[in-house]
Amino acid sequence: MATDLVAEAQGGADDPRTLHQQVLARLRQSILLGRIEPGQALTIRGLAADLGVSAMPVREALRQLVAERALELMDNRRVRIPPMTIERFDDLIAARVVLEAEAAARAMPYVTEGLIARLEAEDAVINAAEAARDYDSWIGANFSFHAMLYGAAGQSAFLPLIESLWLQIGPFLRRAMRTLAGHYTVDRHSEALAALRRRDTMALRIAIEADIRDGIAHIGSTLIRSDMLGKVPEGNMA
Amino acid sequence: MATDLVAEAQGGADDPRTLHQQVLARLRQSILLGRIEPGQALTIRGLAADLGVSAMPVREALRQLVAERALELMDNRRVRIPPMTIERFDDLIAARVVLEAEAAARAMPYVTEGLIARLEAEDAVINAAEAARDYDSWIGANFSFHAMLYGAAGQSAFLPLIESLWLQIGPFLRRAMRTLAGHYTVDRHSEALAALRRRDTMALRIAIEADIRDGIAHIGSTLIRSDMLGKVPEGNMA
DNA sequence: CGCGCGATTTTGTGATCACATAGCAGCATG
DNA sequence: CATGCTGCTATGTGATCACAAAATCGCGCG
Repeated sequence: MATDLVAEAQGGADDPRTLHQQVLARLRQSILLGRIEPGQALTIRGLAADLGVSAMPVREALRQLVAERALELMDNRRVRIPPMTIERFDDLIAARVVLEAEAAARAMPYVTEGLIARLEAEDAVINAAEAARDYDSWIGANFSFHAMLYGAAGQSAFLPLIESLWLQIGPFLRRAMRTLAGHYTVDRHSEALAALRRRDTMALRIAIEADIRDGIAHIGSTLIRSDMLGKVPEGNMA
Repeated sequence: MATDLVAEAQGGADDPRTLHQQVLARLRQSILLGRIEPGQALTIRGLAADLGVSAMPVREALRQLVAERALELMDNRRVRIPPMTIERFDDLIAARVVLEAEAAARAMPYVTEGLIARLEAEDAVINAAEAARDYDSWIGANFSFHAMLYGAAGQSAFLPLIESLWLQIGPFLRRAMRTLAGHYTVDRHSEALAALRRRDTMALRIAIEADIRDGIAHIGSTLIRSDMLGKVPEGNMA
């Protein structure tokens, strides 16, 4: 098993979270950042060994990720990252567009100057990461940017749904990104920030939707290249 | 293809599903149909005893339901049906509207005469259940109707998200329904069916949105009555 | 040298156990 | 009689074990 599948040990001995929550967080991040190969076989014991825990927390974390559709439970009873198809990808993007546009619009009343400042800071991280071709930071900061905005109203019912969509797209997003450069011809985040400052909800919706479609458009065509689909019947190891 | 939500939840000895999947299906149905009191404390051992299984499958099922936001993991590490608030309810309905309207529109190209016939049959069940004040059948058939439509294109990424929303609303939907009668002044399902026959996507969107808002409108106000919010501090056992 | 086919290993599932903590009741004390 | 403390019980969490099914590998056959 690849030992670097899940990096970043963040769980100290005094972590109040349960072990399975820590495992879940690490696996989630690995999936979102595309560190787990779509065809790769995920085994409970293997992950447990990698993470230095017993099988139990891993089992529970995997169940949770299956429920979030980040992983798929096959007939074999094995879990894997579900293969991508054109239709599914199209669905995921469409769902992102309607959910995130609505979530952004509904967050508008709760937008404060402080939030805008934090979003600007996050956007700076994104731009820096893009310049440095640091995909991990780019994806992570990008997600933070969106989540920060949608969560402005406090806990929102939208956020978990959107997170599920990101987790489903993540593995393929990164793979497609590797083959591209400078995909963002227009900085949609700047447009979104401008709309926020003007309290222009409609412009915000448009900016968010454009952001999603822009960042994803080329990827859709890239995905068509069959090796992207993760259809590897039974990939093994890293 | 009624989803597993309404599929037969009980499994015989030759049920190919794993135990935790059967437990999950039964719990899911119980939640959707509002059989579990919002404040009620759900204990692993209690549920295991009720269902005649060991603790393990119950644990995994509960995790999965927590991931779907049907249940909530409290700081006590106990799980319960999350209490409803006005804000959350509003969020859930808004998410349903945008997701289901889009899902319906995207299903349109795949709508066949056979599907319409099945939808009509399901609608008949709904009407019969309403006349008989059979809330279990009503909720179940209602979900089937929607799921059948959204799933017309085969497995859709929308369906799991929508299912999560129904599960979050379910417990309170039923409670509010008890206090009402004849909430459907207009049969939105008939409007939706008519739109389907005409292949009128926009009319379909409108009908679906109206269906959601109609069925829920009074409930929103009913929810305000504090005892609906599930703020019951600590119910006990199953 | 290719191809089935059976033995071995791996893996998921479910059950049980050990432990720490939260909940709760009963008792003692002011 | 109210209140705080103490012990017991209930509960969640994590580990380990047993078992069946699946996957893998290696041997033998054509």
